[in-house]
Amino acid sequence: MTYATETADTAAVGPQRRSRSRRGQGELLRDEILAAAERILIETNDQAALSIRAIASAVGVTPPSIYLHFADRNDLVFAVCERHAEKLEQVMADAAVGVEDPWERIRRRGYAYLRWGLDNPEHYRILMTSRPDHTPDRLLDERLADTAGLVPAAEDVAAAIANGQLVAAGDPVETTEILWMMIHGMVSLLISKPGFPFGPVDEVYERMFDLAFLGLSART
Amino acid sequence: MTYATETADTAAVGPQRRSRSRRGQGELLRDEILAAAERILIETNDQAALSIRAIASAVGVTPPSIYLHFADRNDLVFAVCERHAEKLEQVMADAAVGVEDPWERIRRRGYAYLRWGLDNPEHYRILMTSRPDHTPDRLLDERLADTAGLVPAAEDVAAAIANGQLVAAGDPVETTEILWMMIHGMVSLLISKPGFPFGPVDEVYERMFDLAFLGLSART
DNA sequence: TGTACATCAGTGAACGCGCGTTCACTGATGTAC
DNA sequence: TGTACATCAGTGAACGCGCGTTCACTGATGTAC
Repeated sequence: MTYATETADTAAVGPQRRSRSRRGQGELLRDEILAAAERILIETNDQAALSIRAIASAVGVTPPSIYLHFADRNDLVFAVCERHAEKLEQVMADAAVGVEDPWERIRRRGYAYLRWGLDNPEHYRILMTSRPDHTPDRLLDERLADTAGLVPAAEDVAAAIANGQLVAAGDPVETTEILWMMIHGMVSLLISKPGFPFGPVDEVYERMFDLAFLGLSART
Repeated sequence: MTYATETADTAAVGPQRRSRSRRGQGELLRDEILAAAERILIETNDQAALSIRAIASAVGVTPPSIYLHFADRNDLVFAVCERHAEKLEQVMADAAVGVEDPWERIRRRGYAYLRWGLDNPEHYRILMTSRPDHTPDRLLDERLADTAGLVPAAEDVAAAIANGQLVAAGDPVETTEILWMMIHGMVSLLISKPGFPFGPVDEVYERMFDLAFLGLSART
């Protein structure tokens, strides 16, 4: 394995042993575990690096301690996912604050989504492109719609149809899903093919959104 | 590990021992190895199942035999990728045969791409959404453009601009990349979120392509 | 036509690895009396 | 106020696993003489 020594180093270099929590404070470790997992994910950009042992070592604790707070490795990874999902929802919500124009709100949320994905590629990968049987049920379906910001986006699409901006758009939910697919495609390819000579991110995003706007607003 | 017993079974149930090739026919094993890898990938839909041992067992040979034909596991996995890439190129090329209208050619190639991705989800995942450091260099950049059919697509975009179909399109290459992102986004989400209530595939594809056509052809 | 021999297509056994997980335990700390 | 004790937050050692890879080898087969 190419990364064998690297992994060993990471494990060996972890902080010194963590001091035991006071009685009644056992839950503190749970947060430290999640924070360490988050850190490892950001550093390595590789969810395979999220091993029980690596996390325990990063926290300064022995592997069995993890099982005091998580049923198994899957449970832990899913808890990390949950955090990611919340963060993505947050940056999107923030991006639309104070913006009145519905299409502009969609555009800004989409851009926040894009940026978050590019800044957190492995998080994005786990949330959106991991194998479905490796994804917790609670992150699928309705929850996924929230994570991707589809509900407010669909509301804004409906508003933009109502105010005459998007005369060519059909069902708001379907339209929203297509917009999601477009942006997701952009994020996903940029993450997975960083060497490919795509144009500058912002320009491509503008072009794509302009195209969508034209396509949704053109009178036939 | 959840799949431990399953993997063990797969390994144990492999065909009986393969008879040794005649002298001078050593290269036959190489093809059998690739074919077995292909089969395992289709059956399991999980590239993690592509272990040296599992493949050797499926072929009816011992693990060290693999090293007669591949330098290491990566080399083998990349050879499998190469095959995938060729197949995808082929189905796209076939889809445009005999079609004159340039936009229709794009639409059909895109649809073939979509179908191939949905029919070969793990292949698609390996080709398009695996970590860049797990992707062989020879599958990046120009080769990737071929795999995704971008060159003929860009030619057809140019032709469609020339004949007045796409008056709003800018640079054909940039336009093609955006179309790629859109379709990729659709394939990728459908693969990774099979439980999400997207609309019927064909309808969504039509809507997306109609939207793109309107956006690229609308006179502003 | 017969035989020695080099070559080729593999085999068999083992290596060390990191992994998830289990199980019996320990020792500090708060609490009841 | 002092002490026995239950509880809590962990530890330490070990399990069996499948993995990629290496290395010395074997035995059939074609070829040169």
